[in-house]
Amino acid sequence: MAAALRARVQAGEWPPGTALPSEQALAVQHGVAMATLRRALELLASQGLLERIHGRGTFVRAAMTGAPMLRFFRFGDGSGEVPASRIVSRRKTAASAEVAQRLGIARGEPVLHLLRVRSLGGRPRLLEEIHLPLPLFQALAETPAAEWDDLFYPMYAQRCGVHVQRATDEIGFGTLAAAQAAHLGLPAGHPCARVERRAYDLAGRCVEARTTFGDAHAFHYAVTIT
Amino acid sequence: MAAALRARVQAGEWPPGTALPSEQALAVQHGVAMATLRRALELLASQGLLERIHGRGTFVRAAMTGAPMLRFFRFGDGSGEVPASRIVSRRKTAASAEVAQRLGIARGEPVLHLLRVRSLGGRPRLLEEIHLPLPLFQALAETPAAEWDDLFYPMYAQRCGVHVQRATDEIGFGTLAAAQAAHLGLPAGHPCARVERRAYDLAGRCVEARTTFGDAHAFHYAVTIT
DNA sequence: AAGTGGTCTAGACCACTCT
DNA sequence: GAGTGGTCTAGACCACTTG
Repeated sequence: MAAALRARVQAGEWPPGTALPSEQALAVQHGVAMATLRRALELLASQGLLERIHGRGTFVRAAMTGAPMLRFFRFGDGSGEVPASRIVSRRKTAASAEVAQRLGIARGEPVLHLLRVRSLGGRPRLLEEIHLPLPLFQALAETPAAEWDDLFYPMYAQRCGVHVQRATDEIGFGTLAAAQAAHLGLPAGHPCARVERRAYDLAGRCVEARTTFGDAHAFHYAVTIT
Repeated sequence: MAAALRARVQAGEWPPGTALPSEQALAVQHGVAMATLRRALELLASQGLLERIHGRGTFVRAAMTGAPMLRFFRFGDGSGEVPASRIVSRRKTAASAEVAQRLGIARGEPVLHLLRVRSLGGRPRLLEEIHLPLPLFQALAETPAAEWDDLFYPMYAQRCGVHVQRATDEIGFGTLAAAQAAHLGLPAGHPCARVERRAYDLAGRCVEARTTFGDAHAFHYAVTIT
């Protein structure tokens, strides 16, 4: 039952952020009892695909807000400030074997390659290398760097209709190459945390490959395990 | 409803690993409909307190197996090998302010302090500093170091009746002091990952504070976010 | 007041495990 | 075959949000 509903959501029948029909209506449409339909909705909500709000309705979860790269780091002020973004380089290129593998596309497919620095309180804190599959992000390839937003995921949604719904982060440690270190105002060889992210849309397509570098000493992350 | 059941489980009415009465019986005991009781069981199962096995019954989740400190690291062979354990030091002491805070006890309370090295393929890989509140672990304080098991959590359950049910890990990054580095066969000042764990029993008491150090370059961790 | 989701009831029938 | 959990039905009533 949940699978049928999931398919309708992933097919884009109700765009992210909009409400589904009422439980009544959906139950009739699928020819099942309301309780059965409710279980399906609850399951999909627990998986993060939907969001249920008492008294208002059931909604397709809107795109991730995008800022939370900072959840891995602690830079002085925990003010929740949105980091300023400066685009260092932007160019179209062909996907290398590694990038193609991460994005799940063929090698040589066109991608948009970005390098950006994110700053807090005027100090550069994170260096990000981003690869986007070009067919989806044509609109951004034509936008002057000055007009880009600080938060990318809402921008992807607005300008390209790409809704990031889920992401995986792989964390490792290393040291900064000289060129990377220069962007962050750190000495070459400084220890760094490296977060490799793949972001996926509603349909499960990988829509962004991003590698973030930050000072290892500012890294901090908490997990609960059971 | 779930709260009442949770209380019975946490009170230890059914020891970890044992089966609860059938849904039928529990529904009668609590004076609710079976469907209601089922929802409660499902909720507690999703929270990791219970485990439901089709055709067999509903069980209080047994203690964590204990080894998974290695899930944060990648040392050559991903063979799933259980690391050998060598206890470097063991002594009773009074809880410092910091240890007391982590364990949720008063400063100066007696604790068992352990230092151990864990090795894979004969090579020292992890250094662990462990603090245990003494009243609970008296049995271990009297056990010769040679008789300790490689996996602590099953040993806590067997010898002390302490079942670790949940833990939080905080990950940070630093460099090894000379004494620490010596245990791991690394140079002083070598970059390391530091995992600060608090382990809790069924009732939510903190029963172990553990800090693990390992080579930063072997650190690797993956998360999915939604 | 109307419409939404949240909790609950009292059953039926199926799938799995164990002996 | 007896006992367990898994899925489903067809309702009732409550709590929350909005006009």
